[in-house]
Amino acid sequence: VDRAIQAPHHSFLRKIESIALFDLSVAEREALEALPIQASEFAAHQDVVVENERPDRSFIVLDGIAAAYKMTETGQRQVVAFYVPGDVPDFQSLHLEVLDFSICAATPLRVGFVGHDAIRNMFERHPRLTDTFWRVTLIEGSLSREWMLNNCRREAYSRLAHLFCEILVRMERVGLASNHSCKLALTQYELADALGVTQVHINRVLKEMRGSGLITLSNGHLAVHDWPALIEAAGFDPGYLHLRQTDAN
Amino acid sequence: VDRAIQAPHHSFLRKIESIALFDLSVAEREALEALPIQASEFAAHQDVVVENERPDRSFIVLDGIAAAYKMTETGQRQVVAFYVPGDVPDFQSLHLEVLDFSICAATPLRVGFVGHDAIRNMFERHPRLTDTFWRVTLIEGSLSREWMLNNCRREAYSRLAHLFCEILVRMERVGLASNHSCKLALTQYELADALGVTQVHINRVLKEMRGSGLITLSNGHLAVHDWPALIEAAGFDPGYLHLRQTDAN
DNA sequence: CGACTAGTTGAACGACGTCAACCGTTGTGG
DNA sequence: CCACAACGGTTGACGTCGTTCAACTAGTCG
Repeated sequence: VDRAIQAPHHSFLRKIESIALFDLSVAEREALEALPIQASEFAAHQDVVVENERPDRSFIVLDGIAAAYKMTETGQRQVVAFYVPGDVPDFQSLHLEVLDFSICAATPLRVGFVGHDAIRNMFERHPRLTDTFWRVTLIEGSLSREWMLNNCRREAYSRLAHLFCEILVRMERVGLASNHSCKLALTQYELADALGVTQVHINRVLKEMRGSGLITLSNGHLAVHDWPALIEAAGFDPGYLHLRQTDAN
Repeated sequence: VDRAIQAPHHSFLRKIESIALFDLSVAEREALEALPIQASEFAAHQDVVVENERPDRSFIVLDGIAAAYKMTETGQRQVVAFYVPGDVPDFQSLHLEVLDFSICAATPLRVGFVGHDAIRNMFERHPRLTDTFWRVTLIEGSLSREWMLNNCRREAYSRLAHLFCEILVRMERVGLASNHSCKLALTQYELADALGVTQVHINRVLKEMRGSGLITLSNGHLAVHDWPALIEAAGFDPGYLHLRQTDAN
């Protein structure tokens, strides 16, 4: 297999390794790297898969951020999850035929599609990986619960701070953040849709947060200037991310 | 094994059967029924397990309703899921050592504890059940996403209506509801904590809903008088429950 | 029978939404 | 190469859904 195609597995491997309860064997690592992926690009706001589809493949985020969202009958949009490189947003389609949410490119996005049969094949040969991927889906459930707490019980300012904390920790885990700063080309609309507020309000909160010297978010880049203060404002406790070691210093 | 102890598996079996993609073999059904459970009772508001514990067993809800909840550092409570008979609220503790939320009795509650080793044992002997339980956890994720949409993007009236719809469908699935009515001894506080509003506001919304002749909720019993209107008010679409056949008429 | 829990209701307040105008950047086509 | 539309961001004025605080009722239990 071509090196240029293998490289993208980097953050994916890193993520799986960080979630497995054991050290991956050489064979297991190779199996993950050997997953045949078909790379594909999406412009911001393009849908990758939409609700009610029945995909026969899943995809790994290679670069950029994907957003899972649902709409009410009245056309209100709620982002229910963000996916950073290494994540597999529609992994569940392996077991649930019809997709109950849509996934779009929240920023310009590069993904790698992987056929379900290839995944099933890998699980058969490497049963320990099955448990690891089960863990992956369970951890996503944990994120979902924390989002619920965040969106329903904290005020907008804390909510936004919390989201920034989470994204940074997740980016750090796959080696895409350093010094509490990372690429983050989300628009205020996406942030608003994720946090259950309006874009106008995100704008105001962002202004306030900038004003307090906590962060800057511009040119598609997030920089945290006062990490302890951000954590404090967010009430952020990384336990729900189920990291193996404390990456969240 | 004693009949009196086997009976409780009823709604559990019904739920698993409704989620499996195949018809359970006799052996599989027997394996599920043979799971050794230790029955236990909890008064309303008592915790069954709390955040950060590392349980070596899970439990099946036998009677009553359990609530999964999380708290903010400031003491705000958010219920992130309700569990009806047949559900296994902390099933994930099988793969995630430390629990990221607490589970309490939302009503008087009867549960059956099952050791993790017994479950692992069952999975080894009946591999097809592994996939089915994976489906169970994935469907819970789907519920969680719908709750997010509900709590973040609908007004309180619709939210409550939606919750009632969901609970009724889930109760029907395990044979505990008929005529769009079922036992439901939740207090206004629990409803409020689940929907991200205050108890006072739930009270007002409930009054309005009663006034419109949609439902009555009293004496621990929910009765829907106008199911179509309730669905309409909720914007309820049962797709996210991933039912096999349309129980939600 | 007092104490506790659950529910009910009113009045004042506040966080966030709505509406609307305006600015800067980008990219595209005449 | 300019014009202009499209998009993202910014800001003000005002409206509202839900909160907060508080008082009061009814049922229940020891």
